[in-house]
Amino acid sequence: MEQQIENLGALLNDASRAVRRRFEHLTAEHGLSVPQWRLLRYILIEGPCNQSILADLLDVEPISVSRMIDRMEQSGWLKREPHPDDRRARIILPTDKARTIAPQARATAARVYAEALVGLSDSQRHALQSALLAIAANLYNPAAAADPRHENETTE
Amino acid sequence: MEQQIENLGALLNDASRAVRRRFEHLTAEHGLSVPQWRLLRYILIEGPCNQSILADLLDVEPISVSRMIDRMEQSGWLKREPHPDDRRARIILPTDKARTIAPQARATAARVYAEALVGLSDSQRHALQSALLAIAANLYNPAAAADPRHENETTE
DNA sequence: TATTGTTATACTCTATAACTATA
DNA sequence: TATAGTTATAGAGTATAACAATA
Repeated sequence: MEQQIENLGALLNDASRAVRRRFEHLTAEHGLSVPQWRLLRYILIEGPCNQSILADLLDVEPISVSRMIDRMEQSGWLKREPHPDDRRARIILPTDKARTIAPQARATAARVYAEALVGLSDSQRHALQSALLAIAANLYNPAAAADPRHENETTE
Repeated sequence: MEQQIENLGALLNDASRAVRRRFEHLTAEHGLSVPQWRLLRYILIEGPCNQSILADLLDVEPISVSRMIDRMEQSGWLKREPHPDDRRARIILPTDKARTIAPQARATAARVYAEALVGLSDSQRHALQSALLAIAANLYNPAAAADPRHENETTE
């Protein structure tokens, strides 16, 4: 029997929230939230893309992306334009404001991560990264990973 | 220069969200959210307590606790009663429903954590726990932990 | 028929500001 | 003056269901 972590959910939540709060404190003047920065980062990296691709990348429902884009369009981070080939779709483009602020946001994120990881060695950082990836992967399809004796609802 | 984790915020958020989704999927019939279960767990462990203590334990504002308790009172998880000694305060008590469901919720949490950590050794689990605690602690008072050359705003 | 995105609606978590009642 | 908790109000993330336009 492997050792358990009593309150893994609380630990993950607290660490995640601490990073979010710190980032949002440091970017308060721009009012960029962590999920917004994540979305912006994708369209800066991937280039203009439509909302269903963003929903896949962010792993949220299309309507959630739509609402985020509403807010981000309103605060001037990005704009919707008609898709040239598919008249149902719209492509999402960063504004000049977004391009201007992006390097600062990137630096702020790096700074927050550096602060967060103070005192952790390279190998501890690597172990953390692996563990977080493993958790998300394990729970993505929990039936495949879990003890089958407990899987009464896999045939739902 | 230590190795960075490119997207620590996203990794933490994804892992935290995966745990939350899995827990809430498994407790859907009761409609107990992760933050609600966490609050309930505190009052079951600590005994009846007032809202300001809960706000400290959960590290949220008193008004946030007040709102959570509104919802949880409405769905029958707990009740407010007048504090015997301090007429300003109220003590929060779990209902019979909460006491009945608690063992199942506890088992569900343990199961989710077990699923999440499949494939991780004891030492990897321990490293994860330490790292998550360190992140929350480092960011709790970031000025004390961070590289002072970057701390332009510590005198805010 | 399937896909893209939307409206309508709603819930949860979280917060700031202003306030009441009480200590 | 300080504390416990509230009302008022709001932003943000997330979701289900129903729908329009288009492929």
